Amino acid sequence: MAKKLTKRSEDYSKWYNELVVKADLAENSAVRGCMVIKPYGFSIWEKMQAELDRMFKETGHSNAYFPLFVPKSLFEAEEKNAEGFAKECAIVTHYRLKNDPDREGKLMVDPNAKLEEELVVRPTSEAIIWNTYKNWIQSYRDLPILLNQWANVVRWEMRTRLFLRTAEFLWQEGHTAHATQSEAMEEALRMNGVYADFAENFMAIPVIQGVKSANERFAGAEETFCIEALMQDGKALQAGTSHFLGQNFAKAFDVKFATKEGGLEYVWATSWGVSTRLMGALIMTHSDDNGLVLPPNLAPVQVVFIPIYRGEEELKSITKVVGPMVEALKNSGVRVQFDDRDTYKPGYKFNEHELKGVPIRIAVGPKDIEKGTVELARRDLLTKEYIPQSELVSTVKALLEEIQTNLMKRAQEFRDAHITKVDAYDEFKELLESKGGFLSAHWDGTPETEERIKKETKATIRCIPLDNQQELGSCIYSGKPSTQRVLFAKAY
RNA sequence: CGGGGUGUAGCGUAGCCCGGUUAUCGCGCCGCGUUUGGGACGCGGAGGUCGCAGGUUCGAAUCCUGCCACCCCGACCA
Repeated sequence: MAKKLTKRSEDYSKWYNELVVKADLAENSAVRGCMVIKPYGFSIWEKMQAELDRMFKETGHSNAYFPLFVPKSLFEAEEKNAEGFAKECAIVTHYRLKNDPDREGKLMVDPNAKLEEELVVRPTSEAIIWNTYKNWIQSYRDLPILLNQWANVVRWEMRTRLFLRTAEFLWQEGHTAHATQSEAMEEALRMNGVYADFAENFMAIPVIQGVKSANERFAGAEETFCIEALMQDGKALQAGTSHFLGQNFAKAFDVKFATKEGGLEYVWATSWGVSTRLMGALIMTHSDDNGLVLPPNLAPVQVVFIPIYRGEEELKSITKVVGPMVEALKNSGVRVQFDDRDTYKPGYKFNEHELKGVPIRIAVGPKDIEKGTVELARRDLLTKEYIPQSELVSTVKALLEEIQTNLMKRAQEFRDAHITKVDAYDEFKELLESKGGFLSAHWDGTPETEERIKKETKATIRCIPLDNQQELGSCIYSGKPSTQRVLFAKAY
């Protein structure tokens, strides 16, 4: 942790990776494509979980848990009604090991322990959950079912990246069942809104709520809503999705209910999820070359105290002053840490806490004791000021709010400055390379055009914003008539 | 799965083309001392199957063959 981070301009990817590792968030594991989330990184995830969980409960949802293993046949049922699911996944074929008779000390898969039917490690839980819902739903009185699951899922991604695309990742997945189409559609939109609220107000990540084009839509969905964020390198990141599944899964798993009127109808469904990928979004939205920058709402430690001292006696007298300040802040709901480790010097601690993104740092030394002040530094602006100890609590509380607001404002200004209206394909291509960001352009609405643009430029339609204005124009690629602009970008 | 690259201490690396003492350096780690308001310094020390297996050779980190792993670019991405 002693070296400076690589300058972002040199290689954004490298900068990102170094930051993740040096800030003690996570690292690549020995297991292919998987990462180890370290205690500090996990404490951030826990904060996110707690807030999301609160929001889900507030909107009437409960938590439940379903099996990690999904019998292969359940995917076959699903495939009939919704083709095009990715086939890359982990598959359990055997249930026992044995000692290898030919190689001392080695184990082998026992060929006699082959499973009748293979089990797929869940890449997502629609199949197993709808197979279960079938048994739970008979009547309109059983609806709606509003469940959420906190779980790990596995997708055998060809190429992985810390937090953004790992073979195994942590997420929550909501799975709801409804009696009517409109109710399910409302739910899908509501949860997309919850995600937007969470991203913007908790994580200070500005997002655009939108709907996916057919190409980018989840294979089993009728409509996929999403929140799209913009990273500091000008690439877009899908930060969360909410699917209106129509009756696809109900049909695949034969889930019907008796209506009030005595009819028999298929159930309407939604599913929605956000994952540890949001931590990647967090890092790439706010961080700088000094390390992570955490919005106060999310920071496991909001304020860190660092004593400046020579010798034990001086530390004792500083502790006497700092102790009550720590208590006062804790009592007013601030998450505080007093870093009195005597194994590191102040300069080292300054850098370490900066690297970890602690919003406010307070240094207290002999001069402060003498003058009744503390040195207060804010992570977002990297500025320092001296304030009277008597005003500490009120100053800190106000400052935490200000930092939260400022981070959001800063990210939003950057994002807004990187949404560009484009009407010519040459300009479109040029802007993708030079400026990046979202390009707002007319599109003829066909998957073919989207596909060609993707092939030629690597840009995809990130979403059609929910609050999009209707506007007549002609497709940037085909010249055919269009009624609205959509957002293109290169994406992670 | 195609195209390119890399494997040397916990991390980052030199050495390899052109084989030859005890495998280089930095960070980190351990000990002692001095230090402590922005990543301390000095001295001492520990730490290595040179990715794995085989071959050539008096002698292999270095040359040859096979294998494995990882990275980058594509493809892929619920």
